Amino acid sequence: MKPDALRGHLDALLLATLDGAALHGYAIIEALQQRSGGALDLPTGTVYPALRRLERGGLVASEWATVGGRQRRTYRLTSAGRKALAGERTAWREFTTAIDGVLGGGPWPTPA
Amino acid sequence: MKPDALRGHLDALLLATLDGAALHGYAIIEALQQRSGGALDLPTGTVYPALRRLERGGLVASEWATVGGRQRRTYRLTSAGRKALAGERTAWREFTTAIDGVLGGGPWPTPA
DNA sequence: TCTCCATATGTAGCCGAACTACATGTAGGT
DNA sequence: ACCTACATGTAGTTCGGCTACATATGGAGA
Repeated sequence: MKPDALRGHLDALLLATLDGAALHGYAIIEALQQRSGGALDLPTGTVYPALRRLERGGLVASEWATVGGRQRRTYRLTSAGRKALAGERTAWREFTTAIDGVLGGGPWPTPA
Repeated sequence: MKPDALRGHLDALLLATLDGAALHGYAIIEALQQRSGGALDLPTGTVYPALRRLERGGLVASEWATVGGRQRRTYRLTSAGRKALAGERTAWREFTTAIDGVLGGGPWPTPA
């Protein structure tokens, strides 16, 4: 997977991962690996800043917890985040429809 | 459509547009509008440099032509470009499969 | 014990592709 | 004369994801 492919779609991935369950950053990375069938292996330097950005935007909220002596910052969707996720899903559908329309299934016939 | 969404997928779009027909830049932009159902309206500042980049990479080749007093640089796929297009189509399928796997159809059930 | 790995979070700085804005010129319609 | 469509192109900005690094705990194994 070329690195730039995710540009503009990362927010949707993070929001979707938090849909239905609050997770901490490291667990989000693992969840993305699993749900993508191993295709997505995001570095921490990508995920953690993105989560802070989403928090600044009010789409997620976080709380600290200590589990087994380890510090965890657990993120959950806010109501604004849920709305944003719905928008992201729609945008994703429109985006893939547009690209699929161009990529089609092969060469286009020369118009008669 | 948020601007960054195209990141990393533009090459595939351009190559696919040239698959089966040689076109000049302006016509490529119009073809992308049509085939995407109006969703893609790429500025010339995006398309022309991208075509030059593809030409530098040997994926397309161009020839000048004069049509109705207007200069046109017509691009066509090279054999390397055809191979690259096949790769791009595969990458696109893998990419959408990965993202769809994460976005799913809604909230994920808590594992029992 | 010491080392290594998995777990867990985070920052600084770079890279580069797509965008904005601009510049240039022809043809045709009003 | 003016505007729009056609047609190509460059300069510079933007900014999000990446690389690389820094930090710290717990557990397994040599």
